[in-house]
Amino acid sequence: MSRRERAESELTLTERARRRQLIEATVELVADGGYAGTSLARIAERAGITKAAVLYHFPSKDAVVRAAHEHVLNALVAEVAAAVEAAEPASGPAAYIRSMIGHLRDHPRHTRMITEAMTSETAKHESAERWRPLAQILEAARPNRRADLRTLAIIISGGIDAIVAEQLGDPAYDTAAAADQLVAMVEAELSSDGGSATPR
Amino acid sequence: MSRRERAESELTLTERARRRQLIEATVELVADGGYAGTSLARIAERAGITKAAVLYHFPSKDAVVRAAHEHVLNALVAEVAAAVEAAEPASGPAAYIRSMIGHLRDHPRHTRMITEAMTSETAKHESAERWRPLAQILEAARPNRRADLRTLAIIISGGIDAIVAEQLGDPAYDTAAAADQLVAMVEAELSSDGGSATPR
DNA sequence: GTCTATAACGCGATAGAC
DNA sequence: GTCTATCGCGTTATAGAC
Repeated sequence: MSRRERAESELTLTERARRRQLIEATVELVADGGYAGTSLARIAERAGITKAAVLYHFPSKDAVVRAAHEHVLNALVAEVAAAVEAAEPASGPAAYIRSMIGHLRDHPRHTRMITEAMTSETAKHESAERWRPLAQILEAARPNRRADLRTLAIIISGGIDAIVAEQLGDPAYDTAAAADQLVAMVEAELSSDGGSATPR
Repeated sequence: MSRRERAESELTLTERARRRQLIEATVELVADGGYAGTSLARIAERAGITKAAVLYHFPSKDAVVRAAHEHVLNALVAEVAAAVEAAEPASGPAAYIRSMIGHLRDHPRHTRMITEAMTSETAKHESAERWRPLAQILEAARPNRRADLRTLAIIISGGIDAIVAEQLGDPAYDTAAAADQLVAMVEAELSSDGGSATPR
């Protein structure tokens, strides 16, 4: 197998540093230029090296962008998972919502990178199943609930995205208050008996 | 002024037909190729003419894409506005949610086009204020409510987007039931006294 | 191990024939 | 009014010098 596939622990310190540097440059470029506006030349320029040098450390431009995407995504899920695990099951949904909104508010460039990746060509068909972990957290908070937790999780995820997007366009927008409002709606929904509110 | 800026009523019938044809081709290409994957050559190919001919009818590629975007957006707001105006004020939010989800479900290519346009470079800073019409509908449904209707409108919009996106990835997903669940959550929130649920 | 030079291609847009 | 031919630029990726 090629050296590109070795475990990270086997990489030299200088190569790990280079990769980190390239990933950070890529995150910034994608954040305020979009995926399409991010070229090898600009990545190389920002990192202070040449295009060919970039392609020495990564096999292709797509690989650089993919690595950058994984980097920011890992940071997000690590923080949210820690917050949820530190909370009681009943307040798991609130911890999920508040920590995710907080993380995205604190790292706006990561946010742009993540949303860009979701729309992009490369990761077109992987987006599914994002709702599943949240549905499990909801289930743990309310084991006996009958209503559709998948749809509830989808609505919550969409609400979080929209709140964060609004803050991206209007930095004065109070995401903490918005998070509280979303938490209140979710807890009210979880307290209802679910389903009987929408007889068909 | 150039002929490009004449009113649509002054265009010849053949030119109007050509523009329609080009817009339809562009909607399809953007829908399943993304903005970046849509080139003048492909638009021309799908319409059966040449690149130069496309640029005769529109001043630039961006103008074609912008026209296509406006086309699908106008269709959406026309249907939603009609549904909301046909409903009692109290059921305005429900009409908004159901008609928008229904329209996007019925026109998946329009959906992709709209989401693509929101992310794209061209329309970067125009996205704001989307929540405002919905906030007015919410206000009309519940004039005395104290809580933050802007945030509620943002959450609803995000929920709608997420439901539609889920259906895009999983055609078996029941958007009508999801719409019902979202409507129930919103009506419950509007019935509460708003704000007292999240004392700070 | 890293860089220079360049290949090979697709892009949007234009000039000018017809 | 529509087409052919082409320009000039930016792109990813590679070959080979050092």
